Amino acid sequence: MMVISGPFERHDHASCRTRALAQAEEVCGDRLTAVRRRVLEMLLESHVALGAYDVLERLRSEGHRAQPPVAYRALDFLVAQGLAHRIERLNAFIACHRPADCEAPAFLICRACNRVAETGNAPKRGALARDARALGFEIEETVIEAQGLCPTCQTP
Amino acid sequence: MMVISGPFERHDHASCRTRALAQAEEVCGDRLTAVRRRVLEMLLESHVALGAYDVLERLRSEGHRAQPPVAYRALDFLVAQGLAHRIERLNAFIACHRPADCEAPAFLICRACNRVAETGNAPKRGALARDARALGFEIEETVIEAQGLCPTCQTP
DNA sequence: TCAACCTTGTTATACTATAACATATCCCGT
DNA sequence: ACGGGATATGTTATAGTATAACAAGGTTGA
Ligand SMILES: [Zn+2]
Ligand SMILES: [Zn+2]
Ligand SMILES: [Zn+2]
Ligand SMILES: [Zn+2]
Repeated sequence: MMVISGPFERHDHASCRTRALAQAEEVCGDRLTAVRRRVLEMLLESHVALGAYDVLERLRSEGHRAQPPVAYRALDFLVAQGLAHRIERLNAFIACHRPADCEAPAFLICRACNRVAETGNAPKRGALARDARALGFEIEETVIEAQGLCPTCQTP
Repeated sequence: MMVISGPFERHDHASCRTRALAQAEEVCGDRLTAVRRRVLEMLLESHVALGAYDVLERLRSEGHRAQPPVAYRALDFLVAQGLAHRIERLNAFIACHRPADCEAPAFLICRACNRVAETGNAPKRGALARDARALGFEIEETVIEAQGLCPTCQTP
């Protein structure tokens, strides 16, 4: 599978955003309520991961008197629908910019600018899957998160 | 690389433990102080990941009047020496049972019994490394954590 | 009508992690 | 012996992340 989202390349981020939002509406219909939609829009504003409390703060700055569970619920919903991903290493969340094509995502996290690229991977064929099979371990989900420096941040 | 630690297979865990401890002493010398050694021993007691506060509680139950930084410092030291690994998904730590052979670990986490197997992987050749190279992203470290069911827990 | 389900509001609390400062020890060069 | 740097530990306080539990409204369909 190829790279499916390109924060580290020049791209038309506005269409990047509107496409993802359109796909979200298609997937969720009614269930994309106001708060959920607003949180998704926040995540889509950039390719930087947001913590739950970042989201909460933004909601509050918009006049919503929200408590932590509001942010977590919205994020949990988006993750469950495949519209967002949790980045374990950052305790934070990014929007999925290609929910329709996203099956087994892996992430490239720039430790300097905090942008996160989503790439696809083929876990069924890798060394990990082979080892798991040899042990009789049944993999249900794999977290793959690489940290490093994006092209921009390599040249200070 | 092959599977380097076998919690999901029948194995002689006592020697599993003493070997890791011997390697730790060799790597650290003096720097494996009493607390650090004790924490490593705790992690080596089983293949289940322990949270920092689990470690803290055990220290306290042994008469050590420890505060959270004591546990975190010991764990951070062990991780820095390659004697333990942090499991991001669990916010917890496991001992490395083969520190001498451990370069780019990946983990198999059983969601039922919480045991964690460490396996090696070859990130230089995988699809992720290829995508990163295509983007000019320089990977420094990769977290690979698979969740699922170990052989024992698949048959309830 | 009412029951089941989903969504949101709200309070309180649990869990995870680190900052900051104090104290002690050891090793080393003078 | 002295002083200074590096390392390790002790201690207090606080920051950051996440969820339990209960209340209340809305929709849907039997
Ligand atoms: Zn974009
Ligand atoms: Zn960057
Ligand atoms: Zn063992
Ligand atoms: Zn198991």
